[in-house]
Amino acid sequence: MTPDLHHAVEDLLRAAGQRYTPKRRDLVEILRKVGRPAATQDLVEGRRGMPQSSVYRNLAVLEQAGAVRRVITEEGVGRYELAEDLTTHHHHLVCRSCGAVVDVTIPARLERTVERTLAAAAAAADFEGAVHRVDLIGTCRDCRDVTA
Amino acid sequence: MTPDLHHAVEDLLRAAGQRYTPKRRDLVEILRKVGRPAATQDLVEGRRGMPQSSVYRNLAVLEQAGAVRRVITEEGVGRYELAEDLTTHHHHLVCRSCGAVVDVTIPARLERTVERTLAAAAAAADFEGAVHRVDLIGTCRDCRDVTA
DNA sequence: TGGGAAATAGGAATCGTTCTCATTCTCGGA
DNA sequence: TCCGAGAATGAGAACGATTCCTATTTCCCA
Repeated sequence: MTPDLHHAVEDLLRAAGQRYTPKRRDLVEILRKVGRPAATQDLVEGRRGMPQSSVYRNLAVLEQAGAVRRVITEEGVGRYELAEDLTTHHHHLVCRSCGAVVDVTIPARLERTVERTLAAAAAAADFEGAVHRVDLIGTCRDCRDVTA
Repeated sequence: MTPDLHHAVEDLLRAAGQRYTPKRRDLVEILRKVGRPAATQDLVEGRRGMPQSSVYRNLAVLEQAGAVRRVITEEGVGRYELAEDLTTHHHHLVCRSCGAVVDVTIPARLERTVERTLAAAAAAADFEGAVHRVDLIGTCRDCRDVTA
């Protein structure tokens, strides 16, 4: 499915002097199916059963090629998602209890305003190539129910 | 200095059924002096030379009491800063290379707009008690110079 | 002043991630 | 088609930040 995605990733990898191997294709496919940041552990334990060394190594390659992005959450575990170039610019809702992540988008108009303001702030602090990260930390329904 | 800060922290701890011990005071004082998110390691190695078990334990207590906040960065290490209730609402500029963090604030007007929009998004996804996190990831001058 | 709960210090244990290396695969050239 | 060099893989060791365990010390207050 979505051959465009895989073509795009292949191009990215090739540009980085890397091959688009079956393992890498598997990872990309899983991330596409999941549709939101997936924990590294989930990828290791996925039905495909990929060795963790391969998961970590290939995610690093894909990240360097700009195909995936590492998402930082409150939990101690790493999560990865497809790069925004391959999907759409978005933000995250992170559950502070279970670490679950949901993608959200905000109005383009506000997005632009934020973008412009933050770019100015970055320039003032002499930071280069800054991208913004807007996340929401809260408690998801499931975790709320458990506590209650 | 700033007895108000320590009083506030003491109140927070007491409300949480905890004591404001010298160690905890030291940590708060260091965080105040640093003025930006400090890596756990820095606190361990600080001139006071606090055992790491004490650093971690007390930071956890302080965090639970709402006196400090854990900041997530791209690096694998934890950073802590005084809670916003004790300082002011702000955001971070994070260097993707060295992990350095600089505090920044954005115009109150934009802040409110972002706050309102994100609150709506959180409600739509059924997330409760959401706070936003707006960070900028870039490369600081020092790291840029090294690469160049 | 004494008893008991909380805090501390040191180190062991844990866990996600990175590294190492021997083996396997892949691709381009002969 | 076959070969050889470089790339990728897989298994496990190594690493580092954090958490956990436990004996000892400190603090509160009766």
